[in-house]
Amino acid sequence: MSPRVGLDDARIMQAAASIANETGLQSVTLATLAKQLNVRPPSLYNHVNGLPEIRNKLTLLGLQGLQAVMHEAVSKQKQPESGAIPALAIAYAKYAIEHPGLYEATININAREHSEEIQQKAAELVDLVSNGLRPFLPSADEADLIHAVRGFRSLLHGYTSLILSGGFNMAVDRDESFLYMIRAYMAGIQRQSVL
Amino acid sequence: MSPRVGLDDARIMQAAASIANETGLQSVTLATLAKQLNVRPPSLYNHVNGLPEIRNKLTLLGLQGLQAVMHEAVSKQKQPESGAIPALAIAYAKYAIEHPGLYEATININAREHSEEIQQKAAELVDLVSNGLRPFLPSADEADLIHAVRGFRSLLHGYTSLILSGGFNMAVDRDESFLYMIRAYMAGIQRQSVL
DNA sequence: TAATAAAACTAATGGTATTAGTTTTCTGAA
DNA sequence: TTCAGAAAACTAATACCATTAGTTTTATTA
Repeated sequence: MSPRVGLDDARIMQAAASIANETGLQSVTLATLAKQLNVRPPSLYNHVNGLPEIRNKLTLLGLQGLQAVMHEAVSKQKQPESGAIPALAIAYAKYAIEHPGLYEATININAREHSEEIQQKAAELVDLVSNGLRPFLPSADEADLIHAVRGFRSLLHGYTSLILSGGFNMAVDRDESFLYMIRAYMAGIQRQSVL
Repeated sequence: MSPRVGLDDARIMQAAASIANETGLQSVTLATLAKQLNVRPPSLYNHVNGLPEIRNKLTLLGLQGLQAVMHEAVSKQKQPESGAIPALAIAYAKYAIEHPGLYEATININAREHSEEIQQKAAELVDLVSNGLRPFLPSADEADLIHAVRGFRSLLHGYTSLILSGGFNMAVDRDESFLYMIRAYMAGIQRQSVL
């Protein structure tokens, strides 16, 4: 009655990510997970500490994925100073929309107790944006750079989050709106830093 | 055994809103609601159709509240064309941060079946922003105006959502960041519409 | 005042997560 | 090669959730 399916942490998290992306983060439960892995729910406790731990690990997976595609995006840029920001923005939105469950996990850091690893990855993401923005705002002080990073992040998260919630349904191309807002924001911060 | 507490739809939704704002939308359950109202969970079904209906009503309450403060914000403006947008932005963020549970309900429109009323309120919100933005972009065509509205909404939702998720913790004033990003975005869209 | 409708209740069902305790299976050391 | 212990599955049980069915109490109103 226990043919030892060969479960392990990695396979569990892979299944969790797949469920999250396909049917939503809220439907990652021990029940759905166990069913997909052909196992009874309590068996999962041999490999994982419970649902909260699974959620935390999904957060980390999402941050890692996001960081990876954004890192790749800046690496591939030929002219580092000009195109880094749009490349970062496109990579961010693409990843979020293609991995809605992991992206949602990325945001829903329940305020309390992120692990060290999660803090670390989140900081790397901020640095990536910060470094991309800096050459654009040569005369900006540290506070203004932080303002600019926060605004950029707000724009990226707001756009993707609204798309994922089913927003922006009017008959106007969403991708064009995205490029429009990124261009506008960049033009705006550049102008502000000159003033 | 049933002293008839005097429950009704309005009192239930008031309790639901209070729980949502104080301990999070996810902790609005029939159990917490019944406990707060000194009633057993099944009694709630005499007034309300179940948890999904309560969630829908919270969405509507949130949209109504948001629309009300934004409407008030534009009404109070002396110079209609200049300051409407910052006033709308500030009203939006203030409401969202002061009513986190209702605001969350506002966004989490689970894609499927919003009621007519919800659709209506959501459209009124878009109009409010659209009308605020139009005098700013006199030479913009309809598509560009929609792009601009979407960007503005992305910025507002992204900022508030990240704040409510516990983000933006560095030692730089969040309100200043908010004003910075609004100013930058407005300067940017104005410049784009001229080009 | 008696009948009816409304609002509360209890009890039961089926779904969750989690814990405890048990059985099976694999592995590594004698 | 065997067998003892660890690991991984299991069953059973607890506690909590939403919801439904059926019952009792309360209020209204004819």
